[in-house]
Amino acid sequence: MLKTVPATVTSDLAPDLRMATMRLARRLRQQRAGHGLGFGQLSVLATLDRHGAMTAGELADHEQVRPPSMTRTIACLLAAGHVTRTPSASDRRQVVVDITPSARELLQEDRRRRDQWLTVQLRTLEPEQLDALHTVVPLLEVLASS
Amino acid sequence: MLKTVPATVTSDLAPDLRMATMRLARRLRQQRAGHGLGFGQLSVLATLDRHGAMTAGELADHEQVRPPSMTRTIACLLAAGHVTRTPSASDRRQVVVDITPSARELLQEDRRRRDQWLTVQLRTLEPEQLDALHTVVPLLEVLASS
DNA sequence: TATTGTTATACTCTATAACTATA
DNA sequence: TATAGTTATAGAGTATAACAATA
Repeated sequence: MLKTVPATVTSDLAPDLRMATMRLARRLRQQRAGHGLGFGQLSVLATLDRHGAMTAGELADHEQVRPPSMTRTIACLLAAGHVTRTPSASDRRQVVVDITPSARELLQEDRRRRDQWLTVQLRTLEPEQLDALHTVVPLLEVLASS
Repeated sequence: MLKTVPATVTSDLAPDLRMATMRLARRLRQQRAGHGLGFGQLSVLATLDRHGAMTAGELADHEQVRPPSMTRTIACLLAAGHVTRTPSASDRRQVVVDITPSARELLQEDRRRRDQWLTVQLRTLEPEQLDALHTVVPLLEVLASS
């Protein structure tokens, strides 16, 4: 059942949301799939799949990590053949990164396998709870990128 | 506005929720407070504050980490004077951990300071969105511990 | 023998600082 | 000079494997 909670501004909401998010993130991190890609690498692939090729800097901004972290992530993906990495024609300091077709397939395969556990958990929820989750997921994304 | 989403079982909900959770967790981890405690340590203190003294093993189960990780976390908290660590009288293999009064205060202080950023973000949301968050937070906790 | 917890070690992810190459 | 990216290094946080002490 949906609780009727007063929509006051967040007496305990912030700490509760923080704790819940961190705990769930830790739990989700345990569901490592077999392909050896960490969350950061998957997230970069998903971003490239969705928004197309980007420079390393744009990727770092989008993923909200520092350039050295992105360099590392890209190096891993490159070594595994999941991205291409070409110097920009217009500004040769820049590096343009793009996803490879095989990585696109891996990404789809991953959506099927990697989310099995979570999907099973979600099936136990009430329709109202699923609605609430559908509403909240975009909010979490907004919070994450603000 | 609340979108009217069909409460079907989760075509894209699982991957979206996973990505959103991981991204928000990464963002939240950046909001480091001044007291030098990481999330794991704070979480242990919050658990002890809420549920009372526990053995190391019970703590590891509750926090869903492996025993060596909990040993480390407890060692940090002990060094900082935030917990006590006494061999169990009934079974001397076990170690009972409890929160100190000063850590209890620190925990409250932390709730005020550490959540400033998140609270500010939350204030920008619509009442319906806050309601949805209030509904979802307990669900995230359930998912995290299942 | 089985269980509780610790030690030793390693891996992942991220960061800051210093550097190279290009603009 | 300023910018894009890399290299070197370090710090959390977590894990597995091997061990010690107790049951």
